[in-house]
Amino acid sequence: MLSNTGGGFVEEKQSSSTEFLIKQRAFLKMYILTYLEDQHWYGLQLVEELRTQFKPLAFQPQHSEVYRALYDLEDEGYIKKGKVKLEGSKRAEIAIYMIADKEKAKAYKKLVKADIDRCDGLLRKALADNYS
Amino acid sequence: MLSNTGGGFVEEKQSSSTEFLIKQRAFLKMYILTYLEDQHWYGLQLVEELRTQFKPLAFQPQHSEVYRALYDLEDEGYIKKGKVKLEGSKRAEIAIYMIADKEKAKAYKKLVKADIDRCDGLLRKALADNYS
DNA sequence: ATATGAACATCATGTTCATTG
DNA sequence: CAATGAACATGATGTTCATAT
Repeated sequence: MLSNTGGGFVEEKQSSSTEFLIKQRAFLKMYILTYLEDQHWYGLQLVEELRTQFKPLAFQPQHSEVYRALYDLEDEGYIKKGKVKLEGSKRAEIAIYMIADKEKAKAYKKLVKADIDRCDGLLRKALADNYS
Repeated sequence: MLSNTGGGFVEEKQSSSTEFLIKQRAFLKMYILTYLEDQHWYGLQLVEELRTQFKPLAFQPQHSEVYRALYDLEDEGYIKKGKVKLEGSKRAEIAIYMIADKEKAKAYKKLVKADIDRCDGLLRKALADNYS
């Protein structure tokens, strides 16, 4: 279910129109899709990059949540998984991900953007209303 | 516990530094404190006003969550409760709230502002990173 | 140790129920 | 019905455990 009649919501499971801010899951899915646009990535690599990116903003996503975002994206047909042997690694193979449906990915990101804009509106209204 | 060593977090119960966006509870507490600066309010009145304010942004807080925010603020000593008879109401009395400790309230709002600024940073970074 | 994945635990909330005028 | 409050239910996410290099 990609579309939604109400506001700028993205995720599937929520009540009519009570949502506050965007969910971490949707936020991570958006970032993962962007990363995969340029190259292949594997799970922990994404975890590390995201943590590095958000460290200055005191947000350190957990590995489990990043993996869940990946499974979601795969289940929903946005990305696909490949197996790859890493040179010089004792590990036989790791899971690398790539975009499966470029248009679909773009559409999802568009929905997320709408929700982020909405959230930004909430925060800016809060700043104006409470700290003027 | 008002202070926090880590980032710009506000609420008490969370792990070291993994928080994503600000919690609805803290957000509502900030708004309630601002409303109470000017006049007395009672519970449902706050619910209705908040819903009106946020309707354009597709956020409709539940009455239970607003009440929980009020109980929190009272428990933590920011506000106090009075009982008042409403003219023309069949109901004997309702609970009205007012600021209990002006300085403390100001300090709390300052913490919330820091967290909102941090969240705003996350959203703006996301817009820059994913929709450039 | 790295990498993936699942299982379990908990918090933040939403939904529903109860009570009193 | 308005108002408050509590109870219950669920969802989103964090923490821990398991397995295989």
